[in-house]
Amino acid sequence: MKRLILIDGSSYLYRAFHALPPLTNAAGEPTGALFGVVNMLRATLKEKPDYVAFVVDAPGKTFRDDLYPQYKANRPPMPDELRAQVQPMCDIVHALGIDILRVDGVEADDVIGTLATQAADAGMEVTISTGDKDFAQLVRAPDGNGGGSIALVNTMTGSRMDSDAAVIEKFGVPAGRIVDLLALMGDTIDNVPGVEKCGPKTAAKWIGEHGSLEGVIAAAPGIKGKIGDNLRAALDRLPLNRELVTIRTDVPLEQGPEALVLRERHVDQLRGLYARYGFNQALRELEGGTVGAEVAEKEPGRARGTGFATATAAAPEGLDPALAAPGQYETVTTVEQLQAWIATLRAAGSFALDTETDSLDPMRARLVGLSFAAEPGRAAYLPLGHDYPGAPAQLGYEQALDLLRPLLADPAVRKIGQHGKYDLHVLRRHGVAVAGYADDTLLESFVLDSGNARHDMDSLALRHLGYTTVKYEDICGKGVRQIPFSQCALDDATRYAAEDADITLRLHRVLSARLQAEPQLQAVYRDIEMPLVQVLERIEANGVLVDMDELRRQGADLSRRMLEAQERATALAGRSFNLDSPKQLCALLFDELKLPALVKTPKGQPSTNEEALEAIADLHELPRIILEYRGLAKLRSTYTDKLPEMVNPETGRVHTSYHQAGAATGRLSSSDPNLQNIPIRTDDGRRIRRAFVAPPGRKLVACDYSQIELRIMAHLSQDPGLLGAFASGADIHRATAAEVFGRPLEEVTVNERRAAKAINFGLMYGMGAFGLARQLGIDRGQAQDYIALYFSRYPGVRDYMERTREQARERGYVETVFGRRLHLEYINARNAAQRAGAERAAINAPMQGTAADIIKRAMIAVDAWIADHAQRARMLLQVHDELVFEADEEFVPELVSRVPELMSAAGDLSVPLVVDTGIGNNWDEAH
DNA sequence: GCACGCCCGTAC
DNA sequence: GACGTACGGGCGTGCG
Repeated sequence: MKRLILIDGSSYLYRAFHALPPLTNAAGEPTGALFGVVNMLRATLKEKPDYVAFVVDAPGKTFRDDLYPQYKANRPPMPDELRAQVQPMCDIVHALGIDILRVDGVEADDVIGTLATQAADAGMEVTISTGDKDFAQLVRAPDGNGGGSIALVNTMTGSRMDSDAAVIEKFGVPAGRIVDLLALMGDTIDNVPGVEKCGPKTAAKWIGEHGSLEGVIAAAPGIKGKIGDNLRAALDRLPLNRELVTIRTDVPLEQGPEALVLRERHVDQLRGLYARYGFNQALRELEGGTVGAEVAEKEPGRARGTGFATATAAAPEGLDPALAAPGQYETVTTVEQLQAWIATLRAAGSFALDTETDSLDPMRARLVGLSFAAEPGRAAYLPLGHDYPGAPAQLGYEQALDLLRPLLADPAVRKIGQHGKYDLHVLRRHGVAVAGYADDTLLESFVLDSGNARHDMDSLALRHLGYTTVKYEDICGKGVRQIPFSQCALDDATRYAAEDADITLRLHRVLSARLQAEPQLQAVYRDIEMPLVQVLERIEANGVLVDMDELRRQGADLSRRMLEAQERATALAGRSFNLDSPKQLCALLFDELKLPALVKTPKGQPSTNEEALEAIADLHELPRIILEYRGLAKLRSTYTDKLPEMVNPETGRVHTSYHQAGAATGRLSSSDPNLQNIPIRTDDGRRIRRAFVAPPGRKLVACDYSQIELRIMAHLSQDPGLLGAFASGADIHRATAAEVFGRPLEEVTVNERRAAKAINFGLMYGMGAFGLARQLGIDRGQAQDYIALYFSRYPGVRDYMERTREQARERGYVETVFGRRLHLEYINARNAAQRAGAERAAINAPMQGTAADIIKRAMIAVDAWIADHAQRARMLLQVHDELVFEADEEFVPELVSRVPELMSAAGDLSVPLVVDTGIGNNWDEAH
């Protein structure tokens, strides 16, 4: 069967123009869109079509303009940057041997529609390559009778639609009803107004209920609500809309599809064009044969994934060839197969493990399958929960997990994962307690390359193996039309899942070798990060109890006060406006009320942030009202409204996720929900903490390090003054004030202590005189004097900071007391602002990072101790310098005596590590 | 309708 | 440009 590919050139040119950064070649000519189109074309040609056409719009009026004079009236002219790329694009397309079709008075869509229909009628297999969803109306599956087919591919997203089923999956209606759908939706780009507020979902729903556009029109009088009114208002123009969105399949063309033969490419012309525009990869392919062959061999006949993202990088130099060889994957569906694999994995002594599920939330996800790899290139996928029409028989959960349990629970068999904490959760919740979780490629990468790299598997595979992984999207789609993993075909699932285990194993080979060569980093990885995985998994599983009634009460109170503030704001402004909109606020305050715009956002706009509003609060009443409103709105939207939604229905508790590779300094981060930024500084905010409670008979206990980062600064700098202050147990900010302002401790004023505190914190963040002046509301010269005075009293600190900057410049990284490194990409940047930023990060990272190391070590020690008392106490939360526990009331004394000891012992510094504790029925009281 | 960038604000 | 590390909500805009 002959194959025809029709490329929607205009669509790709625009999309590439918007999607890619504004690249230029050496001569300064814009090349971004061109680059995108060229990559797309190269990928398309790898499909080896018999016929190809690159179709573009031609100038001139079309039949649609006659039907509807406002058609496309709102379109801005083509940007110059893009216009400049049109001719080069045509040159390249031509040199590739592809015909360019441009028909006067006919839009590209209609040319494509006509050619596609003619070709399919003649029995060809037609692919339309476009980003425009409207073409879905042309999709037609092979009739199995010698008739042709029309499929749609979008090489930018990798999606493919080749049957009514696929169209229905994406749009909720079959190909034949797409025009009805589009008529209802309208198209703002083409200036075709549809039914207001009617998107694809509503349109599909109506068509589903009433059969067709005619059905919907007939049913219009009975459709309720605002949207029903909108529909009735639009009734008259719906037939015209449909005509406008219908792609013509019968325009007269001079030549048929059989004339569009793909010709031999002009290598010399291409070489010149690629060189001129700096397309080095394309150039290499031209000279060296076929770069893409490897991908094609690995995934024969695969039509998708030919977008920009899949350019296959060469394997890094020096990579063990075994780690670059293609993989062979097996789908395990019988007991015999599974037993054979278990024997293989056990014999190997270590293996990579990965789970597939139906959710990203590890506390809700249901297991769909497991994959394993014991040697590079050999991996298996064990499907358990694939459920779709025609799904092959699979092993039962219980049977399979019973067979696997001894292996997974055996601490002597080492398991390797990528972000294994997730898999540990899932398996635990399915009755399997994994032991021997020994290596994690996410954490290996995090420890090795913190600061200058991403650590997700796709990035790691490309960086360390030169390998482009199968993306989840390729298998399951994305957006609203994404299907759960349990509904994807077993061979697709195996290709994806087994690859995950395979790649994890290969990555571990590469990364563990690198760690081996760095004993300090190896120690951070082996003694801190890996043991912490199970600790975090337990903390997350514990969750924290939330008093929903308390949140509801607070939410209602906040709403009432927000309304009051809003009414007062409206009265003051003399008109209504959206208090949540910084843009509208700007217009009101700075244009209408002519208040001075004293603060600018990073983009140079007038800012309405707290500082800006405070600055004009004495000139007008409104700014204060807005500040009041903002404070209330933040609490309600972020906390009282959202937290109840996050309660897990199975456990009745809130389970945050801690990200072990979340912050480059080594700190954890928390999300879904973020429990590390619950308010504490204002009374209203603090009240939120009353909703984090202990169940009856239990208490919450909070233990926090006192001034840990400043103590680390004392340790790192070995400054005698600072060391002495901490040794004496003095209030550190008061002691600093006494030193800087030259008076006895007892004579330090409140303001002096405040200034000293600002200096102490500011220095740790690399703050300069400018920042200190702003913070304290003093002039810059005075701030400079304070800083100079500080450094003269604490010269060790000054020397330490200079040493740190120097080390960062020389080595490109800084390190913590425990040897954790943070790489600083911009430390020697030409751009002064970038460089200054990197220097501040360099100053801060050893302190923040050492504190993170210490509390992580403490968590491991506390977890080990608490394991013996698991019924009586649980660790619930970590907030950078604080650990929160829930304990039986009778156990609290023991906890309060033991935990601070363990926390203090987690670091061996030149100053004491002091831990404060609090006990209460809720988190607020426990402080 | 959705994805994304911006602005803003919360924590340590 | 000016204070480090995070996460997240609401708004406004672009999408071809």
